[in-house]
Amino acid sequence: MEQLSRKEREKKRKREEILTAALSVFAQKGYHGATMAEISQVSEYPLGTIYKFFQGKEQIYHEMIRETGVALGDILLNIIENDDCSPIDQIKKCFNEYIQYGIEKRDYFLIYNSQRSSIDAVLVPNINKSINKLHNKMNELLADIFEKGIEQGQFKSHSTAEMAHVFSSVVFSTIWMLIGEHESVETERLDNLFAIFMEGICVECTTHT
Amino acid sequence: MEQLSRKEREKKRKREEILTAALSVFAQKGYHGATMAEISQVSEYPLGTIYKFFQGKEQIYHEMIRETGVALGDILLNIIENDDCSPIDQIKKCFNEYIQYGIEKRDYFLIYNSQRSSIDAVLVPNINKSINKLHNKMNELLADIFEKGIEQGQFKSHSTAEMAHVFSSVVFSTIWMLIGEHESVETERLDNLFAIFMEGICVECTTHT
Amino acid sequence: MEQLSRKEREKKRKREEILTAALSVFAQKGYHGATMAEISQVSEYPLGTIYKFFQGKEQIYHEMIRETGVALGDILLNIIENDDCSPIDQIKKCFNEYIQYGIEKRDYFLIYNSQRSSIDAVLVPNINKSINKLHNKMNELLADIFEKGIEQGQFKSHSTAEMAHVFSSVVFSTIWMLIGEHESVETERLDNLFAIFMEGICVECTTHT
Amino acid sequence: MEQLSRKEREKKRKREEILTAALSVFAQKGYHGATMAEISQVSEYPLGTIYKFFQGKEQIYHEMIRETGVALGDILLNIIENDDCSPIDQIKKCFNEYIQYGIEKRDYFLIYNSQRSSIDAVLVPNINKSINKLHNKMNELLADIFEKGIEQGQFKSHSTAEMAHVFSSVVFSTIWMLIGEHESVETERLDNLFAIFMEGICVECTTHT
DNA sequence: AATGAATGAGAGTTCATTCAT
DNA sequence: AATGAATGAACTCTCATTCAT
Repeated sequence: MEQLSRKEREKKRKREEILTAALSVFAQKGYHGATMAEISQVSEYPLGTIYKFFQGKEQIYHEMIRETGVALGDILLNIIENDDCSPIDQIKKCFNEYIQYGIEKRDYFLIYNSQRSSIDAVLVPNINKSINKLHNKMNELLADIFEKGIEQGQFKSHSTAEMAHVFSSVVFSTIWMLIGEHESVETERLDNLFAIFMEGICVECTTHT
Repeated sequence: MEQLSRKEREKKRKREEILTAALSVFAQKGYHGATMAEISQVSEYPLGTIYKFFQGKEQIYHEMIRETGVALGDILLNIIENDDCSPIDQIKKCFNEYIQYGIEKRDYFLIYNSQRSSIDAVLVPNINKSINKLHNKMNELLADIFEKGIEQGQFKSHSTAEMAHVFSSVVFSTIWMLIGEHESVETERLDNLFAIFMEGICVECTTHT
Repeated sequence: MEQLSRKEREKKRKREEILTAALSVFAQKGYHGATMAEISQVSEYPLGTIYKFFQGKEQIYHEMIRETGVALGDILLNIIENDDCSPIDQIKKCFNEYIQYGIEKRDYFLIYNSQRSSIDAVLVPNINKSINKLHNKMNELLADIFEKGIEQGQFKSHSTAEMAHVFSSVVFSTIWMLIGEHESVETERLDNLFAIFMEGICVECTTHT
Repeated sequence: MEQLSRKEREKKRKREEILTAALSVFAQKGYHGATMAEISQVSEYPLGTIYKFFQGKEQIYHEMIRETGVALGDILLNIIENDDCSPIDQIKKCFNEYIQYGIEKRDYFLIYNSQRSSIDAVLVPNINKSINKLHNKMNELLADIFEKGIEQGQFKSHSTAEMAHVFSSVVFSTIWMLIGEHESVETERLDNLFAIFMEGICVECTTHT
């Protein structure tokens, strides 16, 4: 088990404070619009100190994306690992907790979304891929749940990959809407959206074979 | 009927060529990352010439967003106005054509998406609103189709606003995926996604009253 | 006697109109602040046409200074050549007419003054000298009048060069004041200034030998 | 008494060095003709450093005018405040010291003169007024001396405002001449000019009542 | 021959990064 | 070791001049 000295723990804490400040600034201004001076100001660490922790602006951006990506991945994994309930309940739980997390980590989702697109991709090419990798992994885990649900006869036997795609479409889009409108989450509305996802909109449910 | 002189047509064409180049550059680099020099290079118009058509970088960005926004709105309107078919067919048509258009206008969707978020919003605040206004209008028109479908007994009586939300979530997310993966559209996959949206994923379809 | 053809007269007239417009623009904005576009607009001659008459901005500036300098010189010469009156009257006449002319040719004096200094001198080095040459010539002609006045016992026997210097100091400074304050000339005030120049301010007039 | 820290003194010194360099460049090239690059080169401070002290070119110009204007005002005030001598001696002293100062502060007088005119006035409108305000204040202070001199029977009872005008005309014009001709001051010549101002040029001194 | 749209060199300014303190 | 003043490359934009029409 790794045991960090007080000094090392202190160092790690500072590093994370800087990254949190950076996240906030990048989310508001974008990569090029953000300035090192503003990151210094928001983080309350002097400019010179920031350069002790990171090589430069680009590296801060990379690390910031990566670390929050890892955090996001962990959340999802934890939600899914709690498999002591049925696939339907698991999906319902994912839906709610994911949206909850999305609102809490507003800034990260702003970044996440801008990075899924090609914007700034020339400057930070690998980030694009790593975001997509996370997204794909997330969808694979979700697909596993759907797989299990189909096996248990709870879900229709659609392609699991596409079920995951529709699910995350609705989840992310809802997070996006909530972020953009600066609204708080309304339970009823979320229930409706989830119901539409689960039941579909068509009266005549075609049976799958 | 307005008849533009050759000179005026020429001028309009140049303007549009510059905007197209700008769209491409902004989509790849974002507002701050894009440089006037690159827009000049891509458009193959010298810097000075660009400044004959536009006041500056910011105006180019505004106009570019606005013009493509108008074009996008027009497409949607045309699709919906072809109401010589049932709501289901109309929605199916919207789904396909929208995705088709999304792939064609790849660059615009990159911009559109980045603008729906708050990134760069401080610098171009009204754009944010105008994008959302378009998005809302689009959803309202879709909601009308769902409304009609419910009246005709083709759709379950969910909240129409949220049906529109789920629909556009799936559509945009799919466009997004196709853009990101640089894939060409696979008809079968799209059909699956549309089926999931229409039928839902749950085996037991609860009846709505 | 030179006889210009209609075409040549036309050409000369256009040239002078451009120079007049240039004078006005340079006087308001300075050499660097003035733009060719503005000279084109004020003169109501197209940009391309101006370049048929002059090699460029700098040449326009040179010619403008030179031509108005010649005109100024001619005025002074004419005033002095009317030597059918006493030196005192001649000086009085010079004083009044010079100030009159200064107000009429406001723009020229703005240029004249800025050129006597070293401002823009690096860019148009010879102009500086030519302005001073005119100024010196003017003072020499004035000195001749003072010389005559001394011989006729009307003026005290000061150094004539310095009498001319004091005279033109007061004249130019007054023109300057009138230009700056946008005031119209008040006869009484000018009389006072002239009286001070003629009589001095000291009660005990020391006799010169 | 305010005691500046070493750092603050250093900062002030740098600021003044930049302003001195700017004064020199503006005096030679005018506002528009001067470039930030040249100010950087002359001051031997890099461009970026200059922008730490000033917001931009225009502010440098303003501050430069203002600061030297204050300095000029102070000199004049000090000269006049030494009122332990007769008005005649005071005026004589003003005359000499003013000219002395004018030669020392050559660059400032070039600026001062160009600013009294309308050249560049559109761009820096308030400067024009502030220069004139200083000029007016200067003349008022001089007028006070003349007032006292008239009361003491040393000066003729001309209008004091116009006595001040003639005085400063001769002083400034002389400074101007010395600056333009790059000559050093010749005491005899200055004495002559002062004598002409004091005694007038006319043989018959009309008595004032 | 007359024009004014097109051009690109050069201006002012910002900001990521360094390094003397 | 910690800092933030100093730096200069790179940006946006202007305008004297040209040349196709």
